[in-house]
Order: sequence, then C-alpha cells, then structure tokens
Amino acid sequence: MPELPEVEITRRGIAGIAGARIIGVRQGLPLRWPLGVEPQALTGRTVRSVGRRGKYLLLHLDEGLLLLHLGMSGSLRLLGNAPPPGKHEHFELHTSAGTLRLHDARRFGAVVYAPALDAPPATQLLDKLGPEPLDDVFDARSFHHALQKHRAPIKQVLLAGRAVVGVGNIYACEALFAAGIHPATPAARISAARAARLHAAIRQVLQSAIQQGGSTLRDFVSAQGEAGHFQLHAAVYGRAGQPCPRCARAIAVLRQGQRSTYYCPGCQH
DNA sequence: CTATGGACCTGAATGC
DNA sequence: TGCATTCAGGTCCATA
Repeated sequence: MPELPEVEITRRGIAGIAGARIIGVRQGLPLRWPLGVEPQALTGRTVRSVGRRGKYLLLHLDEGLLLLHLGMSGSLRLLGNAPPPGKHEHFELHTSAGTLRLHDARRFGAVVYAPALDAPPATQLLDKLGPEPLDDVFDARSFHHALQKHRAPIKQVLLAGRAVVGVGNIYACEALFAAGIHPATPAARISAARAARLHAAIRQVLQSAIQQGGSTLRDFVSAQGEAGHFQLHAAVYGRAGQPCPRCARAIAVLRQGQRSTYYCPGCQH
C-alpha cells in the first residue's frame, strides 16, 4: 500500500515514540527479512527519533537503528493500551510510550536492525536510492539529467527509485497525468521542459497526498488508525473507463512490468 | 551497466 | 455453496 505519502503519514503518527524506552519485542510469522539481532538485545535501548528515507522508516536508537518497510499491505499503529495481537500482526515493539504494532497480511514488509546508518544491512537497503522528491536537492535540472540514463518507459523509471524515490504505482500514474506525459514514453526522450513539468507534478502530487492523509485502497491506516482519502481525488488511478476530469475521454489501462498503469489517452502524449 | 520476468504472500472480488 | 482465476500500495533476484 504504502508509497512515500503513506510512509510519511505513518512517520508523523509514530514520532511521539521518540524518547521511549524499549521494554520488549514480539515477532509473529517471518517477514521479508530476518530482524538481524536477538530481540532481547533491543530491550533497554531508547528510541531517539523517527526518520524516513524513501519508503523506509528509520527508528534511530541510542545504539543502532531499526529499518521498517511496509511492503504492499503493511501499516503501523502506535497503541496506548494494546489489545491482543491479531493473526496478521507480525512485529511489536513494546515501549514506555506504547506498543508499536505492524499489521502486514502479505508479509512483504520488513523490520531490520542495523548497527549504524553507514553499516550493512542499512547500506544495502538505502545506498542505491535516488533523491528525496521533497528535498531541495531534487531539482528539475538534475532530474532531467537522471532521466537521460534510462531508455525504459518513464512510468517504470519512476517506479525503479533511481531517478527519484517514494513514487509508487498510484502517484506515478497521477504525476504523469498532471504533467501530460504518456506513461510509455522512453525516459531518455523527455525534453528538459517536460522533465521540469514532471518534476513539479511529482512534488505537487506527493504533497497533496500527504495533506489528504495518503491513499487507502484496501487497508492502509495511519498510526492512529485513520484511513487516507487521496484516492477519492485521484484523476486516473483505479478509474479505467471513467471520464477524464480534464477532457472527459475514458481513462485507459496499460500493463507495464506486471503493474497496471492508468492514463488519459486524450491528455497524455 | 540496463531491462525484463518471476518470486515472495494473503485476501478480496469475480466468474463458472 | 465451492473452486479457480485475477488482481492488489513493493522490490529483490536471476537471467538476457
């Protein structure tokens, strides 16, 4: 579920865990990767701060850090008084500020310990990630330069996370619509002017989604349990056959790398 | 190096 | 009601 806006909403929702002491860890069924440390070794450590890099949440501890990824179906809750865990709740951090609980039916998500940001496995997970779309270092010129390196369709280049991170299937479709770019266009054939429009569209779409609390297609909820509602304002995603909000032509679907791409044949070239 | 298809896993929706 | 098929927010890995 989670793309950058959902992960950022989650980060803000659990930021209050900073300063809390870890009391214990409970693991359910295996997630994508093993934790990489004995759970009891975390007991007694303190959470210093909660950061984000791309779609990873970073729980910085007084010693080491936890990297959390929500995969396709994950969500995190911060619970003051936690009821017994359900069948899909596969990781829990009990702390003095409440229980941080991961719900992830498909288990594509992960919780991984690293001794430091510049040590494995953090380096393996984070080092190849592209620039943060909402940072100032992500500028139109360098984005256009990055696109020149890829002959693949722009939609798939956005999802690959090298030219920019955090853009998943929903927001790639929405940003390409906002920029008027056909999703099958080879990335390297996008002009500087159109790359600048796409750069602005990515930032605008992500920021708007954060303001809407993210998108809830099936089961995303914030750390406080609230659904997002960006999906109600999506122009193209999930709207095959419905009229384009700009030109009223029917929204079309395309299959790219086993993912559905929604776009308007009238507005995107 | 880039590009592509398969893999991981469960549940909901659809069609017969 | 049951059963098979398709699809869903991601991304790593093997193969060309």
